[in-house]
Amino acid sequence: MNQALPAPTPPGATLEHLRARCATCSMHQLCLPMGLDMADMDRLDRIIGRRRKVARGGTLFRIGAPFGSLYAIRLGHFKTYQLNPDGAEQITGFQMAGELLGMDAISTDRHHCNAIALEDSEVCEIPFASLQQLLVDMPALLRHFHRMMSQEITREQGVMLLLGNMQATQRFAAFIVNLSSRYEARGYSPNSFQLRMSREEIGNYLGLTIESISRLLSKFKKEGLLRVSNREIELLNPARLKAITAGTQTCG
Amino acid sequence: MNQALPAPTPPGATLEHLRARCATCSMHQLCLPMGLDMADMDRLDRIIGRRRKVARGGTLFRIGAPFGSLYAIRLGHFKTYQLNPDGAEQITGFQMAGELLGMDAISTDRHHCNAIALEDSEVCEIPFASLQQLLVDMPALLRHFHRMMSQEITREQGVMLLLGNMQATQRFAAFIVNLSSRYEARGYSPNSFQLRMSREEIGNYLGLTIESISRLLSKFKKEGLLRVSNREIELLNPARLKAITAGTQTCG
DNA sequence: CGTAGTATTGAATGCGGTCAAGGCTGGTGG
DNA sequence: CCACCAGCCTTGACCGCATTCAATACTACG
Repeated sequence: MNQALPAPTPPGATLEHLRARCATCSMHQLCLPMGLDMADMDRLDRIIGRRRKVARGGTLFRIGAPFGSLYAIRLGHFKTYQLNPDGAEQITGFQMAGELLGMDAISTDRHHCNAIALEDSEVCEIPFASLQQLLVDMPALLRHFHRMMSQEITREQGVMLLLGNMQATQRFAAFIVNLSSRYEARGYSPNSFQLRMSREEIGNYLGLTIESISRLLSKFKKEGLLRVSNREIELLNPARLKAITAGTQTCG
Repeated sequence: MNQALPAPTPPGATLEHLRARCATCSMHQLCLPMGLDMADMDRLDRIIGRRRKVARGGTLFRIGAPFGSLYAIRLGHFKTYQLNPDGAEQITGFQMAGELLGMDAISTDRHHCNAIALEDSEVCEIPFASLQQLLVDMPALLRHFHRMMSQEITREQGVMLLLGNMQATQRFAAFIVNLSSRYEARGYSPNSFQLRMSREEIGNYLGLTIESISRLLSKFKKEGLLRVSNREIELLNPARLKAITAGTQTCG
């Protein structure tokens, strides 16, 4: 937990901030501080409550819990899900480093979904009251915050398209391609990565059953589109996967 | 188009503003000016570019068009839809008076969906650049704007739940109940209203076919849940409809 | 090595889609 | 007034995709 030999601390920065500052975070070009100068980034750093660790399977927030903060993922992966009145889960998204959690809670001051870590993860807690004050002073931050909320709206519209209009094969291809591009944006290989979620979670998200996902994986494997080993995925023909996503015929 | 006898114009207000101001708009308790005092409402009024009429079937904005303004619906109904790469439509929402259109465009400065009037409608054009300046000065407006964006996120999550988790009967019941509550919030009867959209549009939105919608309407009619005449709908057993929405068994 | 959770595969079923025919409604024009 | 037409809706019969049910295999972990 504690460093044996703390590095010299520049004025105004606590040890905590030294360990994890926006400026030194690899996600700062995707996350909330995008486009801020050093001074503004520093101001943002100072309102961040704490860097919180969430163990695999741990809960970041729960439906109905009072809303106080947004959370920027520093490291790891999360899922968010809603509950049907009858208790069934619907996963509404898988979030990765650089993405913001909790924006759906602003409307009612209560969280509307559960957020669970898919692996050991770390988030930056951003108290919303403090953020609001900062937004007034920092037009660039205001603008980017609005972009991030808007992006979430757009993302969800894409899922609606997927769930409302696409066949199983198309949905699954779109899912893989989406993950691929997000890893690419983060500097990882777009063609080789690990699924952080179970088959069941993928199926739930895509409105399909676990068996369907399993069959689709086998099918794509057989067609030479993917190499699959447990949760390790390799895209052997990304262009073709994109074509399937786009609705081009899946056979041949 | 023009009034024969213009009323006396108070200082700072144009004729246009006189005819349609936030303060006198029946939607101001739901719309962007919610909770503003008269002075602030007036400032908001002054940035509103114009009140624009859109005829039934007319386009408010198109996918790819540059984003300049948000639109508050003053009167009428709209649908928004996305396009599959293969050209298929997916309706992502039906919007009514007091709701805000165009928030998905903030992220990329381009619209991500088409917005079409379902009947002769009127919107208030809110130039986004001007709105941003106002947000800095008016904390209440900033807060409510964030609430409205957040609400849109929450709404879409609800649709994801519907599309990903519910059966046809449940989806359709949820759709009717949702409309009902929105009309109620606007002071209209929750149990008797007109559908502004075709069966085909309902089906598209719910991820079902027009035939399924027709069959579901007949089924609900037969079960004494609805009275239906063309697009006129009467809810005869709202409680039961809500129960179906909640996943309670649909038979018996 | 045993167990629990997770994933794969096969066979049968059923919900909602597809295809097809016909009805209703509202508008237009003879 | 009625005839006609186009768009929208309803209903029926059949079909197919994804689910359900069931059995088995794999993997991680003690």
